[in-house]
Amino acid sequence: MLRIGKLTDYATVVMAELAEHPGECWSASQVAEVTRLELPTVAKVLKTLAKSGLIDSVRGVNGGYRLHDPAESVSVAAIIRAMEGPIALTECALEPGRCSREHECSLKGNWKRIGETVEHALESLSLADLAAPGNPGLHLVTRTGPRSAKRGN
Amino acid sequence: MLRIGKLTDYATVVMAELAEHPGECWSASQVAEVTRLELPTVAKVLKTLAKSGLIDSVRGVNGGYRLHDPAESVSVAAIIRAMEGPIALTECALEPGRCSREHECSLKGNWKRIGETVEHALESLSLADLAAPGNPGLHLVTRTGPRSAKRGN
DNA sequence: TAAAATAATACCAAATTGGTCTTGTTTTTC
DNA sequence: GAAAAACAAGACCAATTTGGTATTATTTTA
Repeated sequence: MLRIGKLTDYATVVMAELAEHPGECWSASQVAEVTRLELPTVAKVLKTLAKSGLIDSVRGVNGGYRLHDPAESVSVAAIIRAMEGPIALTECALEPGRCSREHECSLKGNWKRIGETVEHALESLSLADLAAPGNPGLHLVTRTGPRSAKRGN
Repeated sequence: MLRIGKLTDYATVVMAELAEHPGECWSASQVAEVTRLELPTVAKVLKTLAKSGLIDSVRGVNGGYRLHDPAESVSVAAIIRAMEGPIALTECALEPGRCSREHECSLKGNWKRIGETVEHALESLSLADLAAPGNPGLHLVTRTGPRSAKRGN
């Protein structure tokens, strides 16, 4: 079924939640409560997202996390990449030397191209599309979206 | 990394091998030898592919497997579906009731749409594209391709 | 300076997946 | 017509990956 990890799924939920409150700082506890996910799980997801730069982490008493970019500018592909690394469907498509039968495989570069096709499709979907419930049409990712930072708390 | 199962990867290798000999009947042993894959693994893959109708199985002494449709008519998506079931990235996109937090999830139908986007991308790639080593341009899947059945052996 | 709140790290358990073996069926030859 | 050989089909077992949890370290404010 071509699955992604559950943590990646959770990541989109968390990101969508943060996207609904642009600029505001939300602690892991708050996010866990509103998303009905377990706190440690949310913390792990937030950590990974922060490490990749998709969200900013603020330590201290009133710290938490907030989106680094507006929801319209972050693609679904970026979220998946943050959680699972480079988008590829097979090992051989990631980097040479991973597959033992690399030289005797007839469809070497083709899987790489397939992965790129999928990635391109995911690149065209934005976080704003996910966050908006039941929106009829999907927007394209815009790299020029307004930085709607209210600088919360 | 958005991975597919190894068996699915092997399935494409096996299908590509069969595609190079249209109409011919190849036993599991023969396929295993030429693909350098383990015989039981190949047998398992062939069984699954046959059950889905992508290949035909012929029992008996000189039996084996052969492609049911010409390579140009079978899409990568079809192979993935045969090995992994319906193409979806999350459980909730498969069918209602799978996810416990379905009613409280804000991005219910969106994952379904994402899966469809990916599937559409995979649908446009044919087995002939995989089989052809290093071909520069990818062909689209044609449902009207010539049934190049030589009826082998 | 101390306490409280939060992020980061490391560890453990469970589920899925990949691989192997055994059994059953068909066909051909004697 | 019977027996043997070849092949497909199904069931079982082990390993890797993934998800979840607990603990530790750091920062900030009172």
